[in-house]
Amino acid sequence: MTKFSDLNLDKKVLKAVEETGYETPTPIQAGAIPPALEGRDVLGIAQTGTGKTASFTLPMISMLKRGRARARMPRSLVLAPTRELAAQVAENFDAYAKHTKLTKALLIGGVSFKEQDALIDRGVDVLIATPGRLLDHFERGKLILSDVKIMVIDEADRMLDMGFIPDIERIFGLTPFTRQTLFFSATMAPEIERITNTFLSNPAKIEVARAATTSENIKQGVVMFKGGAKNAADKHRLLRDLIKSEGDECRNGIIFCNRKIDVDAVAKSMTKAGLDASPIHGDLDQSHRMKTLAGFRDGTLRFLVASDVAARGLDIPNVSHVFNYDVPSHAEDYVHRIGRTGRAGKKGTAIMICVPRDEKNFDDIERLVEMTIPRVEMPGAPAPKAEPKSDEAPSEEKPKRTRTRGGRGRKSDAAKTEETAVETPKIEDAPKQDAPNAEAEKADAPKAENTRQEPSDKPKRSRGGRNRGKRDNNDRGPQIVGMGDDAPDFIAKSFVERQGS
DNA sequence: AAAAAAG
Repeated sequence: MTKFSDLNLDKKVLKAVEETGYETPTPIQAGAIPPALEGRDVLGIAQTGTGKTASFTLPMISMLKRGRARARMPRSLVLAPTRELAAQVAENFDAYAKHTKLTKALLIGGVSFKEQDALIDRGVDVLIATPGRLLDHFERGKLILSDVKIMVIDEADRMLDMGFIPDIERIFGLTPFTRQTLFFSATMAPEIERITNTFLSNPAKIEVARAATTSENIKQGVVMFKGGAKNAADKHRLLRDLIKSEGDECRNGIIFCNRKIDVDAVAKSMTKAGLDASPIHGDLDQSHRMKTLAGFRDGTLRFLVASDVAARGLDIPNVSHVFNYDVPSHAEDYVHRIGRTGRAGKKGTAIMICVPRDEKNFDDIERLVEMTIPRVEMPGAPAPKAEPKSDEAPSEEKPKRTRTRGGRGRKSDAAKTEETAVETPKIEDAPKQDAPNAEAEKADAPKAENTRQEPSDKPKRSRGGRNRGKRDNNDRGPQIVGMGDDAPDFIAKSFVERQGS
């Protein structure tokens, strides 16, 4: 079994890692760190929750340790799609760079330029940014990117969703050809592939996917709510009843709504009913967002009512419950949302409210997660539990979601990642891994039984899901790895195709 | 019919 100490990381980095208590790298870490340390480009295909962040911060810190930044000329650059994710990377960097003298700056929107300017002027080793604010600084002539040695793109597919790709291309163009690029995406849509073909050179490709689309630690439920969509008060009350019916088990929770308006309304109704809740969405000012999130993290706030700002990537340990006030309209978002609970091997509960007009989206979700989400009877009657199945079957025996571990040829993660770490520039031959899901998060116990050798018989393109609608019902073969096949249709399309549809 | 990010 590979240990962090086998990875050739700088001693001071290793020390910081040890202090966090982690010993065993996750598959993405074991796969990405060695080639990154050799100076190679890395293409990491991994979801959030696989330990991705450390897979680039650790080698970066190791490599940057020598040398010092000049004024306005950062030596490395990390781009993330949302402010919160950028901030999270910055925290991760702080944790692992604490025994080094490296400096960093976090450049995100919604906060004043002044402090950011001062840091840049002083010279930083690591710049962590959202694309808009970075370009803003650049255009004001405050930033020179010609000394960037390492550039990281995190959550590239989300950047694509958010229309950041032109900005990303532009930023690539501002950095030197000779830079090393570490590029991470959950899926390889054609547009993403085009970017990587253009800007990466002979990358080591590491692919890691979740073992199951949703963690087995998460107990799921749905309430089919027939109440009128016109009357928000009914739905608010239903939500509160659901929370109540969970009793003490519900220590805290995130309530996801599809619209910012509803985020505010739900938060208000909860507060009014005496529940400790605060809203978070993109219209709230940044310092407020940060404060709310911090409060939720440290337990002073019990309920976070959120838009999809908070759906992806955010690592908040110890979230006992996720409530989907609305059915998300992209099935993939469901997985991201409920993945905020059941993290790091802990148990979690995810309950969703589905109204009649959401049923189509709901069907998509059930198809994506490949299970029937247990129906929760309307509360009012006390505490119908969220998972009828639990009496008969202990949670480790849910056959439907374990297809990825069905194969022969199981290998230990260590063996597997070694293969991955060697030269794998050729896409088709890159071995794939099924990652442990939530547990992998904390780098403590990658599960060998989740690892499986993938025969490379499947044409690359079919993973993009172009034909997904037709194929879904009858071709859910075991080749599916991670969300490649489950990506929403549009993700697989080029911009031109999207305009056509 | 939405959210996010630059203002």
